[in-house]
Amino acid sequence: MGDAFFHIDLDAFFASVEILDHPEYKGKPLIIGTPGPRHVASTCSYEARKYGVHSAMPMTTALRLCPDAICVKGRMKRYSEMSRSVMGIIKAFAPGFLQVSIDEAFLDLTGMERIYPLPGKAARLLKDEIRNETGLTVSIGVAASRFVAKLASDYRKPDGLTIVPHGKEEAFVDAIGLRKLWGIGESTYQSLMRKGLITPQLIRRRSEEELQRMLGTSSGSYIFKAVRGIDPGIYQGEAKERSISTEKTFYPDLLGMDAIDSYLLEMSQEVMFRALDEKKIPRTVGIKIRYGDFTTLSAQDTPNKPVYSSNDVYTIARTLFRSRYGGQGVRLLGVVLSGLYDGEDVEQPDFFSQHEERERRLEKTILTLSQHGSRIIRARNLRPGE
DNA sequence: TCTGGGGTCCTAGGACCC
DNA sequence: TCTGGGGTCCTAGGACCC
Repeated sequence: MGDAFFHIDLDAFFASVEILDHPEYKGKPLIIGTPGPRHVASTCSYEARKYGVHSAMPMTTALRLCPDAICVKGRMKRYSEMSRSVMGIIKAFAPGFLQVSIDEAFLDLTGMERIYPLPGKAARLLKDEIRNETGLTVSIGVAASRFVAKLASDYRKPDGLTIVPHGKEEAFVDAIGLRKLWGIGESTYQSLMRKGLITPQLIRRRSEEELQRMLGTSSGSYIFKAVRGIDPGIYQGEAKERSISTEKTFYPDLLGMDAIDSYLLEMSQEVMFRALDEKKIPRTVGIKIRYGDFTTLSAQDTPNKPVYSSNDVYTIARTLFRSRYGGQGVRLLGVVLSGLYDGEDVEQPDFFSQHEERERRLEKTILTLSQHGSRIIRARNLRPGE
């Protein structure tokens, strides 16, 4: 069998879970998302896709295309729970399990010929097992690399199975076309079009060096490999640096420093609580501002002293905001923590002042309480009216 | 059409050090 | 009068993915 990878993709995952829990939705166009301006669809059922609705589509557009669609607010907890059961089944099926998102995973069946002599048969077995045990369907791609397996799982959906035999990778890439190659988004696609590189075949005529000059070193060799069905190294290195962020889009645009500050505070708390929950201390605090015309700016700061409490985060975020803000209405605000390192490393007693230590313990306590369901906000974080 | 939220990775320029 | 070369860290912005 040689190298054999499976890519398993849950079909219309959030929508399928809702249909499982609410059989009355079955056969109907269903959109996961809140109606209204500045909202987008996160997924939709295949019935809704017939009308042209797809993920990330603005809800106003989706409902214009499909006015009778049922709209449901996402229930992430429930989806995570279902994801865990499905991933459990996949993980137990073969070694080399790698989950890459809530609804996708890879399996490495290399060297498993004795147990599964025919990969197609093994894939069907796995599909049946998932359906019988959870009621959900998946689409599976089978190929000699993760990259091609991932493209293959998308080729026939829902409930699909696509096997790309060894040696047929180029033909398969030609069949699906440039735009659907993983890693080539709208922007790269347009730039390739402008350069006359409109098909994988045409790109294959260019040398790697030529492509690197045209697109940059990294993108150049990525595309050089991708059009040959060679894995450019997706999901190779384990994610190096983590970040924790939150952002919020407002409608209408937010105006007034008091309102802006109180959101910055709330968001600073949220991200810092999440960091403490993971026993991480950030070195860098960043903010993101988007104005009504969609121009987006960001700023970040890495102070000499460690960022130790959500109050530190807020102080930095506030300063950064003031250093960039132009006075317009704010469509979106975001707060990001990055440069995360293990909190354990810095818990030496005299590394921090008494005050900071107290501050940190207080926040940990608030975190523990809030995990038990209480909604606690420190008094100075209250907005008028709360 | 009017563009969410949570992430990762890449690039280019500047500062600073040896 | 014209100014190296490499390494690392930091910043802002952009592309991409689910």
